[in-house]
Amino acid sequence: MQEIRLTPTSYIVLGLLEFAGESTPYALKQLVAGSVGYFWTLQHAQLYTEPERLAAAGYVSETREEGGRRRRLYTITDRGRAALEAWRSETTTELAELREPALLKLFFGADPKRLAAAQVEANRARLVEYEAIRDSMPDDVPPGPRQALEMGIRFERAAIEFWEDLAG
Amino acid sequence: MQEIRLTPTSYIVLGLLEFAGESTPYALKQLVAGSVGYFWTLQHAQLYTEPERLAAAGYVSETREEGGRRRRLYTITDRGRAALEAWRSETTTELAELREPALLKLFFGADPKRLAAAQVEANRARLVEYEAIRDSMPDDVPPGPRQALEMGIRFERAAIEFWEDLAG
DNA sequence: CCTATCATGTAATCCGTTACATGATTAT
DNA sequence: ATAATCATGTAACGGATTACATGATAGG
Repeated sequence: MQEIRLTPTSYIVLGLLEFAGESTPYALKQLVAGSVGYFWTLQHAQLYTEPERLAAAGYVSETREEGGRRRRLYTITDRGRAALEAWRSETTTELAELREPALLKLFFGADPKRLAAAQVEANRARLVEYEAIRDSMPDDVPPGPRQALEMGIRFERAAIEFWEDLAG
Repeated sequence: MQEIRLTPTSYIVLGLLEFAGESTPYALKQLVAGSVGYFWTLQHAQLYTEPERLAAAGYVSETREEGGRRRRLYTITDRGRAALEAWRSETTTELAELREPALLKLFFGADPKRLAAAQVEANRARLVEYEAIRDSMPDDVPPGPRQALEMGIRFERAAIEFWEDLAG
């Protein structure tokens, strides 16, 4: 059994497997795209390699479909559940980094008006998306994703205001 | 002359060299720590390796101190200036990712109250820092950093509100 | 003088990105 | 049938992180 370091990517995979049960990498990709991907994007390749890493260390188990495409199926193990729970119950004081390309350009002297115009538009579109998701969210969605979405909405509002003010 | 891909890290180094003139990696580290590092952190090792990469591709030039510690000194070249300017004048519609560890935990079911308590505190402390920086900023600081700081302040306010609401 | 801490780097590792490839489905 | 898109992976590369190491400077 190999030792690996668990990264945010690891916890995303573990969390999704816990939520959705046995899944293929492609199913995970779909899940990510409609949820956590809005604030933490992953390359699709990572959803193939990360479960493999996790399997090598016993956090998930891998089986293959009999016949057909013999796709890989992953399930979270007790060890995986324990690791996820430990991570979840540890509070963190780490702060978000505003790693926004536009903000970096602004910092280094880009023309605020031009930047702002593009950013206002992009952020507004994102806000509309978020509100649509919120308004059509099935009742059985757990509170975590709802709350995260709420944060996304607030962030978008703040960003829109900021860039609007810059646009003058 | 080697071809390299310019990353955000590259532009940070170029931007700082443009602003500060000839600098050692350590000086860059100090600069980052007091400015752009608040929303885009870098490992100190990167401030040694990145200028080297940039030098190999002609974006900066490298000299060594005569005698003493023979430290490396980097200066932005015309090529570097041009690349920086091209990057700066291209608008982007890319959006920030809210890659916040606490938000990820929340998403995957962590206890909101416990998380929120820690986050409120951390974000408040950060806000105080930002306000102190703003209030003691020398007059010769260009608008870019000022505006980026303003975004930081607004983000902190939104984050504090969000986590306070969660804390109930 | 001793010992923290600051300053300055190098090396190894590894995760994440990018590129490449091909098999299955669906639409026209 | 054919083209387009969806689905499913693998491989290579490179930037970022981590760990290691040592030389200078300042404080006690």
